Amino acid sequence: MNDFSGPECRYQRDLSRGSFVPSHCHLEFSTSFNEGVHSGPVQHYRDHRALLYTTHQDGPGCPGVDKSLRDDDLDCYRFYCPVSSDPSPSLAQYSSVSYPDYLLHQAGPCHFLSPPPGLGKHAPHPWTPEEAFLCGMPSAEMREAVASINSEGADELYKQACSRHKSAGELRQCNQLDMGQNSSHPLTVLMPPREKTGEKLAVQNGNMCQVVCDVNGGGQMVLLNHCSPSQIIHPMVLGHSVSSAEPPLYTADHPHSPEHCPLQGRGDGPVSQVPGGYTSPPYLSSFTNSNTHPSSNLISTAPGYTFNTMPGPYTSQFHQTPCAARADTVETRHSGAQTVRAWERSKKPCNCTKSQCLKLYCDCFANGEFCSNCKCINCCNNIEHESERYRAIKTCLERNPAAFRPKISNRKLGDVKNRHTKGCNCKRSGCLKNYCECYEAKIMCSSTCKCVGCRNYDGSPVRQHTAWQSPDATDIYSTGSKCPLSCITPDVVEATCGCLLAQAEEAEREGHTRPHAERLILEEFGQCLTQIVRSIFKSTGVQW
DNA sequence: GAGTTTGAAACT
DNA sequence: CAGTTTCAAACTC
Repeated sequence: MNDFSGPECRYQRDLSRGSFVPSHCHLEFSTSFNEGVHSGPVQHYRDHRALLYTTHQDGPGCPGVDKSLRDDDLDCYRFYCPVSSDPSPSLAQYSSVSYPDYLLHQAGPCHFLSPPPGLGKHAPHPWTPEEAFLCGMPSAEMREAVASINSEGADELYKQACSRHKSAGELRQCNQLDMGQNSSHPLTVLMPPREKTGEKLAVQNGNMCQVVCDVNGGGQMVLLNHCSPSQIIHPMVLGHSVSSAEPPLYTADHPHSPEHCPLQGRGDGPVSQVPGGYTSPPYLSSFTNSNTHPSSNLISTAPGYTFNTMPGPYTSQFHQTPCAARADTVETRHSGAQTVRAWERSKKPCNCTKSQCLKLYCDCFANGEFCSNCKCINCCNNIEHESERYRAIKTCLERNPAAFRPKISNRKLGDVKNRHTKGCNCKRSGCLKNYCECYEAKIMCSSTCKCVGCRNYDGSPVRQHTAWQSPDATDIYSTGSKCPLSCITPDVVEATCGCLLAQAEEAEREGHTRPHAERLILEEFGQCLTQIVRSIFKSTGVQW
């Protein structure tokens, strides 16, 4: 495994798991949120919810990602850090839950601030059930989430933290977070003085304990349950409130000011942009009710505490990668109104007439967006039809739990480039028109595809004229026929392997020498290849 | 802008 | 799971 160091910890890249794992003790996994946090998005590393959060300046490929940590296996998750100035305690909660659960079990004023990368069909990684983040969960959900934490190690951690801080005379019990009227275990947060930023603290909830990081010294907290297999994250805001309607957007003038944290979500303008360019689908806002302010797209999750429900800069599932969306996001740093305009400009309006924009036919719906400036008829993909929308989402997920996952990803083991997760099924377009989802996504067809007459493959003489032609493509298939790769399906590979194994077993049974056995296996492999190639020519009408 | 083509989604 | 229908986007004229 490859090691690399984080701000406060060391991580190991576990290639076998395609993820980063902490190589130190549990206490070391969470990074502090220093002042610099405000200038970049929070990065959440896949498979390690709550394990690693860090922020980065712009890096290659994906803005906001540090060069040293940039990796295709990473997901750029986006946090809003609601900041307020009211000294009364306010609370925002994020939780890691499954997306279907997240969609289906919302009952209160919730706002989905960190879109699953999968919501955009072309997000770099597929959505996995554990990676949604909730913000503004009602107390009941917070309670439930916290109640799910059970850790012996956390208790010890709590004791250690208490001992350390008490001995230093630093600990102060700053707040008792409201865990709901029925909560028998109010969540007590123990935190050091503000100036001691980045401290890991302990939170005791009844008999349970979680690690807490002071996000930026301004009272923003992240609650981490480091011991549970299902890490739970609860960024919280303490000692602040929303007092100004002015959107606290990140600006070049105040790149490091907490008041301009790009992660925060308050004010009257959409604050969805981050350098990473991820959108903030308004799924949860569709489940909001009493605390929602449709006119301003805000959701109040606690007194004096609001979130913005406005979808972020549109990241088309088929027209724009999150990173490519940056031009828009840069443009949107100035005001909420401008943000709306920039986003609406980039958002592609739908024209649905019969689906009420509640089926996956509708790109807005499929992208997790409300319809906005669309030309659709009888649209129900809006806040006014939240119940219908809720049912539609539920139906979609029941039919296909992966319905809202990205169609394009490179998450498959060994994949370097993106690929269509399901593959296309084109028959007449040659996969060279936008009818083809692969072509539209500017990726080549792969073995996953079931297309007929495909010309969208690396080396296709036709595809070489496309603007997104990869520079390393070579014309190795001069027939212009179906992509050979698309014929080598997993079944074909399996069958081939089976033949080779059978040949090896037969050679062993017959007592052949090793060189001879290898030769037999190679001959068998040659026959398999011959059949495959013959099949390719046959399927494309080329004479053998 | 109307009509056609296309392939994914939805349905049976 | 396969075949059919529905749907909306892409495309053509």
